[in-house]
Amino acid sequence: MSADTKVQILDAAESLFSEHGFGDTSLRTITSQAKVNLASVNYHFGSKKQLIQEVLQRYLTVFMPAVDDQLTHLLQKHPKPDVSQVFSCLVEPLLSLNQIRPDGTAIFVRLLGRGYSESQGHLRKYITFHYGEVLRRFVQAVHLAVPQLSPAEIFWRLHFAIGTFVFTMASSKALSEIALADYQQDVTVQGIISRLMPYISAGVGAQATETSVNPLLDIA
Amino acid sequence: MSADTKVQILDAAESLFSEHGFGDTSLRTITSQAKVNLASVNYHFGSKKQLIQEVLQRYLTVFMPAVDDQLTHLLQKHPKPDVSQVFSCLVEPLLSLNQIRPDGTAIFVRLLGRGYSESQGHLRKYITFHYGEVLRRFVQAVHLAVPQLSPAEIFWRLHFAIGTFVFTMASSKALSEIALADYQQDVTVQGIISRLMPYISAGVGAQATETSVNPLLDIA
DNA sequence: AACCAATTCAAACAATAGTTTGAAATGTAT
DNA sequence: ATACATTTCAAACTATTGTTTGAATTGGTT
Repeated sequence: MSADTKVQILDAAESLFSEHGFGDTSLRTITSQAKVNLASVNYHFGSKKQLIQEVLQRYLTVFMPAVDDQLTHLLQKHPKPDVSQVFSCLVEPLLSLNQIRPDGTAIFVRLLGRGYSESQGHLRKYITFHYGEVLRRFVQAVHLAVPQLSPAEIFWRLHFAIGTFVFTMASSKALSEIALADYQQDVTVQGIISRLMPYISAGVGAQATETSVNPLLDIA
Repeated sequence: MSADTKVQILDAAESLFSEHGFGDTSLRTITSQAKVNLASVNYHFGSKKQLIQEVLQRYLTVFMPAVDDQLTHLLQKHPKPDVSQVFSCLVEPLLSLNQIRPDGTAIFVRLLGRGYSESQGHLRKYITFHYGEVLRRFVQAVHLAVPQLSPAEIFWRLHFAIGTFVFTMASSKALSEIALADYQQDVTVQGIISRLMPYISAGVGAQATETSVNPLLDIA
């Protein structure tokens, strides 16, 4: 069964990639966990690079259209949404990934984190190229929520938000362990997302200090 | 001159590490850029791991005490500071790194970003171990600024802030290029920091939604 | 059952990694 | 200037990486 081998490789790869990163996960580790032959990766995927791509693709093809739907529903209900409403368009699509694959949400967001920080812009370009329309609609929705911000400011705020999200998720395992040890908190991905939302919403919606040149003057 | 060789290695290493990450920078690349022999890294530093540590140490020994001083001055002036005042304690120490080494600020924050996302918690532990007292004072200052937040909530907010900061800086090169192309913005590290501050301050100071279990309910 | 394509497999390959070695060179103190 | 310790250097070593190869096996079709 060839499909089985492919799926087993993808399953093993996504779990290992999300935990140790792309560079630090060897094909031998993947194939031994997937219980398939080493050469089958190159046979079925061509190269490690393409394997990484397909691992991400499997999630993006589900996630991105789901976000698009959420945006459509939100905007026809609330032509003038607020920031938290716009960002909440990401929540349900994210959590729905848990139904596709066990722990799918956590795996996907960690993969995103790895992809953004390890692949030196490759993932960003890939997403921009394949899902540019969804991104534009999202940015447009944010613009509706904070019309007082300039497009440039929104650009920065959005990447701050991506950073918050992606970094938190990439280190979610370590953070969860600390939270359990220090605060007796049992943390789920869902819990982290619900804690993230107020932070991101407030951050993106914060009043801009566009004109200032010297950051020291802003604060003192 | 042995000191020269050591310094040349450190200088080349920090620049390459910050740009391509620790794993993707080989000792051969470092030594060829530093114009020294390959073996001199192991001779002077013992191993690549220790080289990475010393690269970070060179900045941390300057940065951390500077933050500590800022906190001292802030708290004796404002026993009840606000969030932006607390976070602004990081700004001057960060910018002062530019006086130690050309582009020092950018290099340091990118190294931090790499260290946090690539070293699977090693850097976090290292900083906690060697500068735990400064960290505690910072957390305490944040607590003074947002006393309504529980310690656990502050823990999460702080790591959100670290994530925002570190991720943004790690991708600052790419982001700056996009900003220049799309918005004709000439971006400096200082400029990014000044844009970050309102976002982080608002995010950390946001009203908590501690009790909720279902994140979907928070937003809808 | 025979045939052909698809897949699996063990083995080897080429490239790169960090590290070690021992001789050569340099510097320093007597 | 001699003797000693420090530093540099080219080369080799060991391990790991992604990839390729060609034979063996499997699967489906006639």
